[in-house]
Amino acid sequence: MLLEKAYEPQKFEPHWAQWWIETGLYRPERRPGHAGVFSIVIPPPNVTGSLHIGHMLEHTVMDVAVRWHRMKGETTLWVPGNDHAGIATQMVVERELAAQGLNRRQLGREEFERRVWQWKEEYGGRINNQIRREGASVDWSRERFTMDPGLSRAVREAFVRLWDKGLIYRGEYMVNWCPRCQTAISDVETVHESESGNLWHIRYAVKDSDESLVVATTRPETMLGDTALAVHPEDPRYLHLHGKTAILPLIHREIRIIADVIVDPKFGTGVVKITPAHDPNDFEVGKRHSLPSVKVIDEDARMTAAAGQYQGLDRFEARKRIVAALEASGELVKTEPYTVNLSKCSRCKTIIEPLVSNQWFVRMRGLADAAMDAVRSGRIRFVPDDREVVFFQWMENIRDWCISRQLWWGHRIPAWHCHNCKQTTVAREAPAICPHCQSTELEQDNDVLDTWFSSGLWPFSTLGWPDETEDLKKYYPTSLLITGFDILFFWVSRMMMLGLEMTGDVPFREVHLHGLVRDAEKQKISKTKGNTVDPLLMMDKYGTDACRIGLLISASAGADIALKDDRLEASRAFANKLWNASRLLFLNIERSKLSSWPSGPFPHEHFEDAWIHARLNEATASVNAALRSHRYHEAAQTLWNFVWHEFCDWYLEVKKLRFKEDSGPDAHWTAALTIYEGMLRLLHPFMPFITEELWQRLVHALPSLSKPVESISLAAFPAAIAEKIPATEFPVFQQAVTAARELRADNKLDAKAILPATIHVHGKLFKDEDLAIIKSLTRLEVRQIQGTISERSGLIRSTPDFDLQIQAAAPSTNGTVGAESVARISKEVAALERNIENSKRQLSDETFLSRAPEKVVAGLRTKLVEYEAQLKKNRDLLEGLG
RNA sequence: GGGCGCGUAGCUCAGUUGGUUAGAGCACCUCGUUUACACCGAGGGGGUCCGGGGUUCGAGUCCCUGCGCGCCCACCA
Repeated sequence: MLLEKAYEPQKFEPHWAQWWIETGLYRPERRPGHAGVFSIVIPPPNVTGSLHIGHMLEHTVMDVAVRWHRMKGETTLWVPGNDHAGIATQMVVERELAAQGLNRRQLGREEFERRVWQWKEEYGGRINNQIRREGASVDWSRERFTMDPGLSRAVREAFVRLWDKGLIYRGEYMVNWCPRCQTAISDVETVHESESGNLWHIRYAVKDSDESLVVATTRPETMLGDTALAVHPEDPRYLHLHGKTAILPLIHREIRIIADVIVDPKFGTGVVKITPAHDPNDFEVGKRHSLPSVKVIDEDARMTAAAGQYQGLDRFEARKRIVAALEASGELVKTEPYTVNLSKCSRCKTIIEPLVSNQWFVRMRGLADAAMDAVRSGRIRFVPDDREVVFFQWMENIRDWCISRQLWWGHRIPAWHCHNCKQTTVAREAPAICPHCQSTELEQDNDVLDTWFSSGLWPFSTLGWPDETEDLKKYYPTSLLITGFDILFFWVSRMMMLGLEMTGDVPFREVHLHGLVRDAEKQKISKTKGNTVDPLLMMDKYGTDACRIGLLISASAGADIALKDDRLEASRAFANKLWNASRLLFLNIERSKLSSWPSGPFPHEHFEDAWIHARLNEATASVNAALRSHRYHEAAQTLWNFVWHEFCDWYLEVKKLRFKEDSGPDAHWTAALTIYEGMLRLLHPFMPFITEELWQRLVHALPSLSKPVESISLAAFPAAIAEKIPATEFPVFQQAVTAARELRADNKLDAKAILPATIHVHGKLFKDEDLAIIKSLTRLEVRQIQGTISERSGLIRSTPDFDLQIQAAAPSTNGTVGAESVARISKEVAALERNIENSKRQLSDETFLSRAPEKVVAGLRTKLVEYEAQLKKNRDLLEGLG
């Protein structure tokens, strides 16, 4: 029954984590409430991954939301699961193969896929165990994986529907090619980085003329693929050259000189080399002018046969040699330093090679418009809403989405090419014969889909779509999405577009975007920097509950958080504080031989009871309001303050003394336990483990707790009550106690000596029993006198409600106010004078009186009266003391 | 080149629609082991809310501007 002296989370957390799962507590069926439905899907972590600190923040915020809704009686579902993470996973397994001296081509596609699945089975569960430790109240019976049969069917269904509507097309276009990943990637999978490079100026001779044109380029190696030079149509310098022919240096190929508006006459020489095979702009220009395309760089970023003597060289080696050759031939006019903007693969940072290839694309314009409309009309709300600007900006400029990947791990594109008639058939299931020519010579497309295609279906594919399942009907659209801002374009917007297109409804009603967790120096956390924080070690060290509240309290809406150890240490102390407060209560339950839950209405006889009741009620209102508006840090802050500084520091301190003084301590239990139990429930979403442990102990100690439920997580979340709680003099009492402590500290009085004191009360009275408590808390033998202070001896502190006078026993200080007190009073006088002056000025200002709300004016008048009374008292004091 | 955000105590940050003496945690100083807790308690010091201008009766909060940071987007070779 008695609690251990220190809280050791390791003793309890694994137990409850397991119990919650074993009892299936978080299946929504367990709580078929009638207070509505709350559903949310986890942003599926990569199977290859392990939990990092960002996940922990994300899951904690989600869990707070989920537990709150569940306790409010809503039918609550949190769907867990993982993403197959195409490129990432394939790379991990390939690395492993490489260590064994193997590569995927040696194994063949089928065997390779088998190996990845094997790997997934082996390591994929790791992250789930980590999520369990976080206390995330997900429904494990509904766990999904993006490559599950059901979800794969959803992928094919979505693909076919988009194809049938003409929203998917296939063709030869320029894409971002990563030579290292050996696949095309989408625009959002590239990052732009500036690097210092050069702008090489190269001279191209004009055929049958003495003239030549100088062209500036950052990529001289591509000149071998040049098929034209371009100038602006109206550039007067080059009007006479339109339609003429230029000679490509080094290899002396003849190329056209064309006019196109893409050229900026003001940049460089106003002449641009056109390489349709290796530059997105040039590709467009090439199409407009029907230019030939010469591919000089291949998929491995090496020069092709078309590059002649440079064949086989890496693109950067070729660059060096070509520059050298141009220099030697005198065709290099100059080299000027230049900051180049490079497109890199976001995954491996390899410089992208723009290449033309046959890929599958999704037409985005219409889908994006629908998604924007959903936000504009308020059907989807962003929290914080300033992120909407970025969302709109991106959606307005969206380009078609390249969804094919030249990988083996992923959803294979449901398209079959006929060797006989060369037609392509898109279908949900593999056709036996070609519907065009009845040939059986069919082969499925080799490419797989971008991972984000399947995760874009996640909110409904996990619920059984395309079937009209009960889950889909009940839980879709989901209520809320909580995720990082960094995947707004990758994931959030795709879910919105695909969700609207596939289901006709939004995938979620609200999107809460949290910030990044950074290290103590505000650095981004990354493996390469070596500043990663392992949440498992963190949970071992501080306890999961402490980590949760520590993260939450530092995480304000959308802002990044700097994770510092001292915050976690303080959080651990907070858990320990709660534990010890409980220890005190349990100790006294035992002492008073209480064996059942106290009954009867909440007793307000003692001023601390009415006070704490009102404070808890305010905290309850504030926490509920904060959670409603996704201000999780505010809710956590409110609770922290209530539990530690109100419940522990004031309420329990007073109650301890009551227990001691009173002959029948039972009288106090109804109040203390009622508040405590409510506080545990209020705290539960934030610190589920310790509150479950304490609540279970409480329920077992006092079994008749009304309507028993098996877990605090299924108990009702407190709601603020509307009825008036009697006002009390407790705040005045607090002031009296504080004033006494200040006087003692200021004047360096003997901390232990009990000193005589007088409280001159202005109209408000403390009961004798309250005076006894003041005595215990301040070591003052307090006498209470109605009226104002008459003789000035002793140490005095004044408030609007009372004057406190201490007759110091020590000869050195007897009868005088110490220097510290004089300083303090002088400071107060100055502040009061300032306030009074300001208040008076405002109150005599006609405009203020006529324009400020009455509440503000009245408030200021009251304040002024108080200031003046206090100022007078303080002045009298100072005067009297010389 | 566009866009977004930030600058508040020594450090990390709160501060809902403008409302009168700007808060927290940590750190710091002083005191205190009264049987829940030293992972504790009490008290204290510390801020021209980045600079400048404006709107307003009133600005940390709204507008403009300067400075300093951070991030995102972008096909000027």
